[in-house]
Order: sequence, then structure tokens, then C-alpha cells
Amino acid sequence: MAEQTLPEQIATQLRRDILRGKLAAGQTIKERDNAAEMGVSRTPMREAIRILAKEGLVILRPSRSPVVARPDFKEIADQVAVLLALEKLSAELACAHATEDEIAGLWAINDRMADLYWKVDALDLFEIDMSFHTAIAQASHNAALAETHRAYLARLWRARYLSARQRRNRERVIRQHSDILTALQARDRAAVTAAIDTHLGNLAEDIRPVLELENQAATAG
Amino acid sequence: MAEQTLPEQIATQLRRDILRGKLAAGQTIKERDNAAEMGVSRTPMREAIRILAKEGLVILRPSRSPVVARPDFKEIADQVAVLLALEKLSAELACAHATEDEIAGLWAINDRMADLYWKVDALDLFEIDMSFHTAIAQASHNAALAETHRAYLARLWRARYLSARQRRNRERVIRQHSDILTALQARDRAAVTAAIDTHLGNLAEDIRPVLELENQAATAG
DNA sequence: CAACAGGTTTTGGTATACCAAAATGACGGG
DNA sequence: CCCGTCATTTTGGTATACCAAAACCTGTTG
Repeated sequence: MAEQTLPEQIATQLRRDILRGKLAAGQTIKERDNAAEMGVSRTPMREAIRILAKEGLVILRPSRSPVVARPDFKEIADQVAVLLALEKLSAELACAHATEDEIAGLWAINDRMADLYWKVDALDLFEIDMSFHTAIAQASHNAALAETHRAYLARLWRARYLSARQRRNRERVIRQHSDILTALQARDRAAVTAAIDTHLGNLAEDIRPVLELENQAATAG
Repeated sequence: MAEQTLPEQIATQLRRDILRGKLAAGQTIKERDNAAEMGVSRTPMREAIRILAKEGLVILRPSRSPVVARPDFKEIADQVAVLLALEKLSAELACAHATEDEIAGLWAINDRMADLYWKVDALDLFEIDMSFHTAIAQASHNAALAETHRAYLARLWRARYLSARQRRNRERVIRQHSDILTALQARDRAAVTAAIDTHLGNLAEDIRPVLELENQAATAG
């Protein structure tokens, strides 16, 4: 069974709850209550909350209950800007260091995504998209970079999920991924950077309307 | 009195111990013993260790004592590469968003550093250098970027400290900082990026000899 | 009726006790 | 004399009990 540690399991569970909206933005997470509800004690629950705090999904306040983060658009846009820089660096390094196998793996992911686009749950599709970007970071052969990149993807998880749920424009996403891979395969740093710019440049704007809609509803309620 | 939380105080103490070499690389940190030694219980000690783990100063192993990290050169170089990208992005954004006050503040830090270069302890000087780079990240007005940049500076703390302790070449450091600020003040993104490239390009190579020396001694002993 | 004071309750922070897995060492057999 | 196995011990993981500060509610008073 699950071979990850208990705090990680709890964190995964909470993350999904937040993502799905079961835990609404702004809501407090009382460690006592939540621990009891999940049938664990406060210690691992506490650690799980710290993990999510590190990912930016919850906010820690001194001597107060942690709350589910409700990032505004600027915060998201800022994070996207960093993600963009990290992914461009990843791709540039991947141009130098990626093996042919790794590039083949990336094509496979993209094919799989094209295939399953309309067939699977939005969350599953989203996981595939995530694995595509993670694989690029991995191909940089820079562990620190891959790790930080992963952290940013996690941080932007909710926002990207909200955007991806719309699932418009299959062709655009697949083509943009293909463009990135073509440039990467040609080991063309300038082209790969440009392709990523195009792809993620959309991201912030894709996120904006759905995010603002949600925040509006939340503050009104 | 110290107004930070107990785990943070412990983390600060441990961090200094590691930095100063009181806790040698590769050494285990037994949470029970260390907690007793510092007169606190295991719970906050545990959390402190997680903080340092996040900073990369200690390595967590499942069901094993955490150990003080002993990064090899590639790890450091990889981290420097990310730091470089983050700092270039910071400077580019600072070109667009930094206030005149912030730029003036940066000049003040550089002046102060030039003034105190030979007068203060290596660790203090190092703190000043750190504040210079942190201030640039701050001037980007991108909170996520500043935070991640800070994390990388912390992660590279030990390596940079070992390098900075040599304290060679005051003129080079001060001039390179000045070059960065001049370009920033002119809001010249290309120039500022190039200046940072020059400055931090040295970093990895500066670190290499002292780091390899230390690792050699450790594995031999 | 409003505002403030005091007490009660809620909640995160810390200490400690218990448990299970892994390392270590001793003893016995080959 | 060496290797394997089993008991012991060490150590991190988890649960729980205790504490102090902050929030909240209530009752009284101006």
C-alpha cells in the first residue's frame, strides 16, 4: 500500500480537498478537528499542514488557525513569471543535457495527452500535463531546478486546475507542446525558449477570469 | 527578546552550528539528543530540522537520523545556476518596477560594504553581501520570486560563506556590484543581466576549490 | 441600549509517553 | 576463526496530555 509517510498521505488528501473545493479558500483548518476527522493525531496533521504551507496552499498565522490560501491574481501572475523562468532554464539545460530517451519519453507523454484529451477526467488530464512539464525539468539534469520547478507547479496547482478544467482548445495545447519538443529535439535553445514563452504566456491570462470569478463569489458570500 | 517562534530559534542555532562547522557535514542529528542538549523537547526540534531540510542544510532519511548535508560540487553548481536565473529575473523585473528609493538603498548597502570590508567579521560581511542580493530580489516587487531567491541564498549559505571567508579581491566584488546597480539605474535590462552573469558566474568557480578541499578532508578522516 | 470587563472556551504550541522498525552486538554453530 | 541469527537497544514516528494566549460570550453598568 501507500509507501509514503503518514504526513505526506494526509497532505495529499488535504491537497485534493482544497483542489476540489471541499475546503474552500479562506476557510480555517483547525488541526484538532481535522486530525480527528481523518482519524490521525495532531502531530502528523500538523506536519501535513506545514507541507501545504510550503506549497503555498495554506497560510500559517502565529497563534491562529491556518487558513486555505486565496491568492489574488497578482500573486498567481508573479508565480507564473517565476515558473516561466524556471521552465525556460530547464529547457535550455535540457537542450544541452537531455538524452534521446528522455525526449522520446516527452513525445510519448504528449501523444498520450492528445489521445486521452476528451476521454478522461479533468484532474487526470491535468496530471498528464503536469508530468509533461515535470519531465522537461527532469531532463535538465539539474536536481535543484527540477525540485523548485516541481514546487511551483504544486503551488500553481489549484489555479492551473481551475484553468485546465475548462479544457478548451485541445489543438492549441498539443501543438504548443509539440513546438517545444521539436525545438528541444533540434537542441535549439532560442526556439525552445520562445516556444515556452508562447505556451506559458497564455497561462496567466487563462487563469485570470476563472480566478477572479471565484474570488468575487467568495468575498460576496 | 526573540520574537520568533521556538522552532525558528532552534533552526537558527543549528544553522549557525552547521555554518561554523560545529556540526560537521555527514554527522547525524539525533533529535532526542539534540533536543535534550538545547533544553527543548523533541517536537520543536523536529520542526526545526524540517526547516533546515527545506533549506537543504540537512538530509532527511526515512526511519533514520537526519544528517548534515555534504553537497558535492555539481549540486552546488546546479543551485548556483538556478540562483543566477532567479537573480537575473529579479533584476529584469527591478528594471521595470524598482523605485528610486530602492535603488538608492542598494547603493547605500554597497557603500557600506565597501567601507566595512576589512573592518568586520567574515560572517558579518557575508550578511551584508546577502542583504544586497536580497534587496535586488525585493526590488522586483514579485513576492514569490523574492521568497524563492531567499531560499536559494540560504541553501547556498554555507558554500558562499566558505568562499567569502577568503575575502580576496575587495575591488572586484564592489565593482561588480556597482556595475549591476549602474545598469539597474539606467533601467537597462540587457546590461543588468550581463553584469549579474559576470558577478555570479565567478561564484561557482570561487566555491569549487574550498568545497573540494573540505570534502576531501572529510572523506579522508 | 451600548460598551466594557471578566471569565470561559477554543486553539495552537510544547512536552512526554508509547510504539515499531532498523541497526547493533553477542552468542552459537559451522 | 568466521558467518549467521536472534535479542537488545537505539531512534524516528505517532499519540496524547498539558499549557498559555487569544478569541468569544455574557453580564453588568453607565
